[in-house]
Amino acid sequence: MNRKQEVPGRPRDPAADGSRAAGGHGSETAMSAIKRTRILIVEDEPAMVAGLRDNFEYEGYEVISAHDGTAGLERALTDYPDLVVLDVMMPRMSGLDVCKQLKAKRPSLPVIMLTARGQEIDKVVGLELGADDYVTKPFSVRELMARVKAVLRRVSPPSRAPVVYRFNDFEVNTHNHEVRRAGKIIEFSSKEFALLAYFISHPGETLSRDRLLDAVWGFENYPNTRTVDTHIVHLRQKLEVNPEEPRIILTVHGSGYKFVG
Amino acid sequence: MNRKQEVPGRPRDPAADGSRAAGGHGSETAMSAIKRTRILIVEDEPAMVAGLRDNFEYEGYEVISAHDGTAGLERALTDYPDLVVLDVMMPRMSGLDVCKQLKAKRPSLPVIMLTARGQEIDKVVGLELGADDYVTKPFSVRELMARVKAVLRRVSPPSRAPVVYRFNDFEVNTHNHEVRRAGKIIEFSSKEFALLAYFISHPGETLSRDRLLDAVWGFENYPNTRTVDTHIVHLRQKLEVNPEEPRIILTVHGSGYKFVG
DNA sequence: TAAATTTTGTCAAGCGAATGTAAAAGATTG
DNA sequence: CAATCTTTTACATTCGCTTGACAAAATTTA
Repeated sequence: MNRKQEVPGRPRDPAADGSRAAGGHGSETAMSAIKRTRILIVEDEPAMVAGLRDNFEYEGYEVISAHDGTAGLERALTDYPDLVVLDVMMPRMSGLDVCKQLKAKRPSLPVIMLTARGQEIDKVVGLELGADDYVTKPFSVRELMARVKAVLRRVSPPSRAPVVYRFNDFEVNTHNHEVRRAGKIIEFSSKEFALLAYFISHPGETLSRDRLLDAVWGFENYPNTRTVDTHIVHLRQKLEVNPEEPRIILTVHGSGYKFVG
Repeated sequence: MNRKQEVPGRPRDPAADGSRAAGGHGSETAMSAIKRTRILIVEDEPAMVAGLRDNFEYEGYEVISAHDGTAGLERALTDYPDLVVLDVMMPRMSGLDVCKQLKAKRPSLPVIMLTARGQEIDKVVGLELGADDYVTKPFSVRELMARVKAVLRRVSPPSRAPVVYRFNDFEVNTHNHEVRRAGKIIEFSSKEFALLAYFISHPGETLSRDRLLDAVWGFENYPNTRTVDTHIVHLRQKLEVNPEEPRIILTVHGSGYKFVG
């Protein structure tokens, strides 16, 4: 059984295509690449990974990778890629499962699946799995690249979700996971940061503990709702001037918590 | 062949977790749970059914069950559950068939499948079967519970459209439960807000205390009618310019109260 | 009209549930 | 192993809802 694929070599037209080489995908002309578009490749064939990495990096993307499903899911959730290229057939966890779980936790993160011809393609882009596009192996790198760009264009119209949020004298950088108060770094654990990030991206909205658990913790390990409260305490200790009189993360008695910028 | 699964025991945190225990799934603020959310469990293992029943009932759901496919399909169609948990492997009729027929007749009824790992998961959530989610055995009850809640939340979004009522210089947002007077937020407890919302949606109408209790308090906990009066006091303190001379919520002696925009 | 009766306004406990918080226990990482 | 992060547990505290009491107002009755 030959699972080996035609491993893509370097691009054929190294010099030619200047316009694309710049930042990540297009539409970033004014501000010079503050943040490059980050692609996560989840694929168990090292040669395939290497080939894709070459090509994507050549095109100006930042590339991170994982070699099996569980690792891929983890990186997707912790390293904030802008798009995931996901092989269907992989050890440890099927790409289908990864895709589904990913879409449950980060619905907006675009996913492109790599499937073998004859695999059940309709399922892949089906409703629940929610992949944004797919490419059947063996594929040309050009095709994959084109689809990646198309999906990115479609998914994030001109400007994508902000990388740096600001409120009061805080600066929260979802790219490198740094939080600064008046320029000075404040340390957050990963859960704390994830929770904070979710609050920030839903300002003014009252978020129930259940919803926070869904969004930040996911479904597999679903802790006690009081766990949320504990983390709130920690956030407040780091964010609030006076943690006993919160002004940033408010409690809505009987409902949950609310972030107010 | 060991089809036995880890049968879920009672919840670990009997006392602690209050917020989740309440009625069905969340988002019932206005009229407190008149009807509990009903879950149908279709599963042939009695021990599994018992375990799940325990847990779901503990969380405030109503549980009905069926022990094979045909019975499950019948109950699903006749007993109006809000969600179905459906085992794939069952006597008489496969869960896949049940799901398919169910979705044909009640497309909006959410279904979560219980599958063994390695079963054709992609089929399950695929287009034609149309299950809303799945959990692979052996699963933790917490995960199933989390997915149930998530599906219910997803299926019945808490009326996404922000409905804003205005009167005088007030602005009442039933989406995020905010009340503003001239732009400034005024805090309302959940009961107070529910009561206000009911008044607002029945302007000019004289509402008896009994009717208010029915609508706002629901039938389960039916307090003294004087409780209404107390809440009226609170509303007036927050709404009226001069609470002793109400102009927004008027008393109709012998009948009840009346909201005048 | 005055008195009697009913209805409503209002307030201050009391109670149970929700939350704040610290510390123990468990899990993870290096 | 220690060090750190996460989750659970336990207890204190706060909060909102309800109730009962009494005063004030409205209505009815005499």
